Amino acid sequence: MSDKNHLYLVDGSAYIFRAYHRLPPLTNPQGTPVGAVYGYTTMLWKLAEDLDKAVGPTHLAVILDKASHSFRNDIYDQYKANRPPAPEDLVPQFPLIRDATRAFSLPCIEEEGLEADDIIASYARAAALQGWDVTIVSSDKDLMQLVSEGGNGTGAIDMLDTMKNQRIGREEVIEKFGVGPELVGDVLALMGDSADNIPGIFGVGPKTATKLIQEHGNLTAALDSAEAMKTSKLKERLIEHRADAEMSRILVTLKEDAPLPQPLEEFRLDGVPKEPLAAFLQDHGFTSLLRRLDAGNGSPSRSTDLNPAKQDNAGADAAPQGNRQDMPEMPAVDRDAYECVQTLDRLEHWVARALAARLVAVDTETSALDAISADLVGISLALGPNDACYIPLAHGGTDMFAEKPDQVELAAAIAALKPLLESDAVLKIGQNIKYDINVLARHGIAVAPVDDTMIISFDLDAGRSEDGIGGGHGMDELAQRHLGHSCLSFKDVCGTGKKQIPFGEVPLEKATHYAAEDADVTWRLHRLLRPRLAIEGGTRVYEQVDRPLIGVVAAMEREGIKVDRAALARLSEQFATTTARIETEIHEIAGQAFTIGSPKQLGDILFDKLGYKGGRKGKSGQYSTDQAILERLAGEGAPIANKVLEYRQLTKLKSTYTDALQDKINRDTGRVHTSYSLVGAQTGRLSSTDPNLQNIPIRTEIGREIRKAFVPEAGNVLLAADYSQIELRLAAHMADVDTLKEAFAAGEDIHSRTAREMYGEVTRDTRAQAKTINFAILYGISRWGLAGRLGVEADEAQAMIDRYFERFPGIQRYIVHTLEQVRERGYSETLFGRKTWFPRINSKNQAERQGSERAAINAPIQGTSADIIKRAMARMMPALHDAGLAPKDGSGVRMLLQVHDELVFELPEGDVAAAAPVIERVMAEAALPSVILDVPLGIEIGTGDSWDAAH
DNA sequence: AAGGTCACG
DNA sequence: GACGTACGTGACCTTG
Repeated sequence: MSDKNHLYLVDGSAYIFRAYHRLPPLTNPQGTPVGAVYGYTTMLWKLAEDLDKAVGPTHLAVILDKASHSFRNDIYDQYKANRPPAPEDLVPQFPLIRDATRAFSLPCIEEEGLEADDIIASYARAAALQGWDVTIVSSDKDLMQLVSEGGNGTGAIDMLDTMKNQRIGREEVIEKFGVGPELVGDVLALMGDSADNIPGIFGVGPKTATKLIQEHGNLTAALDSAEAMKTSKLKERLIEHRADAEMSRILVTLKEDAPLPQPLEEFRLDGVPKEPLAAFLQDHGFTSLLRRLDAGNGSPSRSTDLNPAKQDNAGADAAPQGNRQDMPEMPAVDRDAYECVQTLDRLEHWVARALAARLVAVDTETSALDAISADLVGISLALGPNDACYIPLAHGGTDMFAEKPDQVELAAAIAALKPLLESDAVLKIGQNIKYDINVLARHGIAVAPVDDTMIISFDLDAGRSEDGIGGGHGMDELAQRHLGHSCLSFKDVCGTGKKQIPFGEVPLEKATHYAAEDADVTWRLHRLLRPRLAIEGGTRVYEQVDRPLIGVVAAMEREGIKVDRAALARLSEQFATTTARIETEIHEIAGQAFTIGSPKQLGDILFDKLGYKGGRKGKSGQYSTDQAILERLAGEGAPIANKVLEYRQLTKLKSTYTDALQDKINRDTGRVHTSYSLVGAQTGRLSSTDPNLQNIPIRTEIGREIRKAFVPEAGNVLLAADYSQIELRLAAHMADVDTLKEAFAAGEDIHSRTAREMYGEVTRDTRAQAKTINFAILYGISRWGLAGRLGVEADEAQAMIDRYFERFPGIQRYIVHTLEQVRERGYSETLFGRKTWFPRINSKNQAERQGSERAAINAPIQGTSADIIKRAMARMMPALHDAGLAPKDGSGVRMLLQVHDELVFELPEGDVAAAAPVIERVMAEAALPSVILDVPLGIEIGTGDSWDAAH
């Protein structure tokens, strides 16, 4: 058993061509031909099965051709020029090759301008130089040049022809070419290659080529020898076509020093998780493979035995045989294996074991859902599968005289756990650990460092879901998807509705089953998901963007923001009076009382009773009465329309803001604490709930009254810092539009500049139109959509779109390129590597497909903007601290809110002058050094005695 | 629980 | 020939 690394490089493109011709024309349930894909899938399966054998891979990557131009075309324009187009029923299988590779959770490498052979050569050399053995899974004769026996610290390189199940080493190469690998290129240069349209010497085939190279030792010597030959056809041809041979020599030379798009280390094989493989097999009707996967022991590698599903004897027959014992087995969840920790002694024992393990899954149980006000009821820990415990701390209800179960005293438990949860040397894993961080922070514990399975899942699989359902990142879903396990649900334990009991009243045995299972499952999910980050290229966004944010956002939630209750109450009062009056007026006009808030009733009144025109809409058959319709009616002189609009605005403001916000003021802190979701938006944006502080009114005068109620504490001010036009700036950079980049560099008003480019002059009207079009571009444009917004005909809107693309051609290129990439790979990517998946991008349903296309155009821009502000947030408090503005006691500058492109701070009035430049710098430089933008990031900062005044 | 509406970036 | 037309969210109301 060797511990030597062994890299497998799979030549995916070559394989599929051969599989296509060898296999019957199967189709999947959707009717797509999948014969070649099936062949490819079985090959990967076989490779994965070899995982544990001495010759099996420790690292593996699939290399694909990017069907286009390579440097060889620059040398020889006829290179591969005689290739017939791929067969019609093979074409749709190309993208499926990527899907199949991803289904196996394997890395997939392709690079513009490089052929698969060159990438393979570069990786093979790099790995061999590090002493790794390399196997190239291909039978391409060009690649035989790479075969080497290694030695002297260099690894060996061989090839594997999986179709013939044959290994190709030096001997096999000599058998085929008559010369060693180092001379294969010379032979190929003479014989040429009709498939790649490499000329070689006309009339010289393998036999002659081999003979010439054997005799003369290399190509140049062979060509030089021609002069001395006796007259023959061969002599003539060698002399006449010498240049062809020399060019061919260059064409067959593999580029071995190409930059490696992904480091070798990231190719480490950590086993094949059951999902997404099972879903893929299911989709394509590969039922026999699916059965083998479900059978567990027929799974493609030992590590699939990690899935406890349906394995009653998994522990028995899945004994480790391979060379990677660091991979623990994962038996089925056994709730009876959990311990209920009821003495300090046992607790200390668990803490000691966790310190030694350096990795512990943590979960807290509380009396309510809101982390800021909920009380701690218990804590569970997991150190491995079924190796978990629950530490009850406040069970037995609130009745002081009732008999309570034995529990470790809260303060003693906190004291025992604190060194563990704060230890730099122990990674704490949680599912949404921000929640636990906040709960424990109230007990004086600063949990760090952490990993979060929910966020890891998000960074891997955002947007990915079969049919739009089950794409979430909640623990029950993840357990189901990745472990095939159904967790005890909260409902099972606490009941529902009126009969629901607080967790603290759940009997200990049941509570232990539930709570420890959560920690156990979290530990298992981490074991499965964390390695995928490296394999699938998610490390960057996780480590550089999302993970650093967890503690930062937790702190913002704890900080909260002060809201002036009296001001809100006054507004509520005022809105109530006004709406009552308007309600009466509307009823008068309608000639009857009705529920204005009911779109159904309102529609009937407007369009049936009062006879205004306006069509039905939607499947519900109901009249639409939204703002746009009402504004149209108002324009046509319907007095009721404006009143309904005003009624709607005021009831909205009252119910959603002035009433609701008062209830959200925390009775202990006197402030409002929102909860941010780090996985809320598919694009990578945060979302805010309970209350949502990202949609506080600002656009209307009356709405801004609500913003005035967000205030600083005495002696402080609020500071709001906005990125100005960040999405348009990013579009200019990403689509490489010189005109727009110049405009931003010069600090121009971007909508005016757009108007000037498009219409030649800037007026209020043209600027407004240009602004609409600029946004339309960011959102994925359609002529009808734009027409609707601008109130023009679709033709005219199309003309404007054409004009826009003409003036900013980079934009069209960006759109086309983005869509191509998403169709091919299934996901879009931000500048920081955040993926968003679009499973419906190739849907046959037009509306569905076009919807995905629009979202896919927007996602890289919106997502990059989200990445940037997240990086700014992660760096903000350290930078302020370094500037002496944020002492550890929390007395200086505090970051309170994030609203997508805006950060809100509260700070002592006297700190503004010093803090503003620091905040501005951190925000402006947030992309650096990872990404260097062609446009400056503009920041606008304001301060005041309310959130409104800070704008 | 779903649909309609509307608040924000 | 119909489809259904701008991206991303969350909260509230009414209705079934």
